[in-house]
Amino acid sequence: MLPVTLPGSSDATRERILDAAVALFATSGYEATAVRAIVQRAGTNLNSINYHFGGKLGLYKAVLQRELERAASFTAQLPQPDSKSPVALRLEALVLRLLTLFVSTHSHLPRLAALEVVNPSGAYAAGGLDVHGAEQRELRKIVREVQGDVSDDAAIERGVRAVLSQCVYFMFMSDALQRVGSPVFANAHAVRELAADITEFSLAGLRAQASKQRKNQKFE
Amino acid sequence: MLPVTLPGSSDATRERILDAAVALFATSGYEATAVRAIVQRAGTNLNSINYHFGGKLGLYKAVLQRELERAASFTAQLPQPDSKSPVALRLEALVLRLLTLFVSTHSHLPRLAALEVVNPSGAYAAGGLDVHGAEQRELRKIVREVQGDVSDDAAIERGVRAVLSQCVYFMFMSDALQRVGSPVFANAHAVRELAADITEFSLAGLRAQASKQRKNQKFE
DNA sequence: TTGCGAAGTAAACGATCGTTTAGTACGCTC
DNA sequence: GAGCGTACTAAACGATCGTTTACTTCGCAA
Repeated sequence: MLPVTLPGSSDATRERILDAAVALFATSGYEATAVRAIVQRAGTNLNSINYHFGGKLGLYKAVLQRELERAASFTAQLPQPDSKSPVALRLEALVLRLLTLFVSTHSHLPRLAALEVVNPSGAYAAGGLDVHGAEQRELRKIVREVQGDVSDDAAIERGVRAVLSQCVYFMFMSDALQRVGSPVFANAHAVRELAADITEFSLAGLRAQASKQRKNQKFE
Repeated sequence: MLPVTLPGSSDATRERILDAAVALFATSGYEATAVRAIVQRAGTNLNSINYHFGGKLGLYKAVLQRELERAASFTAQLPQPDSKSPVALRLEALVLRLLTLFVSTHSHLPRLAALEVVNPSGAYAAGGLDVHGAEQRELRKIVREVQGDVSDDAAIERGVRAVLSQCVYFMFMSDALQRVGSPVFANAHAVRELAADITEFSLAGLRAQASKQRKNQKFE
């Protein structure tokens, strides 16, 4: 990704533009957001976006970059059990980390990511459905550990998908759920309870997948 | 929803427009699709959309309506075990039905629905995250049955969410997965295998949720 | 044969889009 | 204090959008 900051620029108005832009991009998406709406909200001139970011796309990339960095520094300070802890505990911590990434009330990243996955703008290279790489790798490790001896690549893939799908669900749906009045995650406690529930459900599911696999191998 | 068909109109060109429109709407979404692109693909005049559908929005509603009807008539002919069958079998049939709705290769409905959920156009009243009502109700019934005596509204909600999230995952992600080269569901067999796997996973998960609930009730 | 309404065509309209160009205000160095 | 580059402003440009208006074509009933 090319540098998104032009050599000399006033940090204050730059931040005002970014703050206005992230809210609007997260609400309506990249295409549907007008630069005139951004500068009006930011209280700056129409040309300020081109001046500070080189254009609308440059602003969008800067927004994504800032939001990614903020989310990373936020999840970094979440509890991370050491690798000798029981799997159940490590899975729960990971699920909580994923949920925090996907459902956070104070970050625009989940909305931006959902819009980007469903309707890629090209600002992300491939298609940007990367869950933060580290989390994905750790999930694979945990799944393999739970599945034990019958774990092969296909089995891991199935397990990862089952756990992951329960988490990303909220990335896509949390706004829609809120729209129809369904209970939303107001506080951190509700998110922790949800993480515990998904962990419970998934651990049992993963073990069932493994025992089914074990049974199938007997017949071969 | 208001009637989307104007009194007199040529069915042939109407269908040509609908065919062109559904493909473009499903690719780029409502806003990003230009009526000029639609009529070019349909081989009709620029004004034909306004003439036959009263405008772009009228065309979009007609597209949604036709796609919903097609999907309904397609899933209607899927196997539906009677209500005395074992839960496992009924759950698997339901999951297969949901997956067919969400991942179908030959329908544009999943894409349209995903775009509509993430970025509602207003063509759907509330927000349109309705899974086809009948499926949702049957899922609740099955979940209650598996959870048994400890089932209350909150528990049912958790169970429904866990199962449903694994299915809608593909509604949002199947295009993105295909984009990065991940295995897609080429044939009906692969979808059936996936349904079996989700069922296996979920049954164990639901039972684990219930037994946890049972344990908690003891301590109260 | 005339009249009429439906189907289809061509051109233009007004609005909005992102971007460009030209110009101003100001702080700094030489 | 002259020169210069940075931050900001105002106005206009060209393109594209959905829609509207005016017109032609054609089948069919009176």
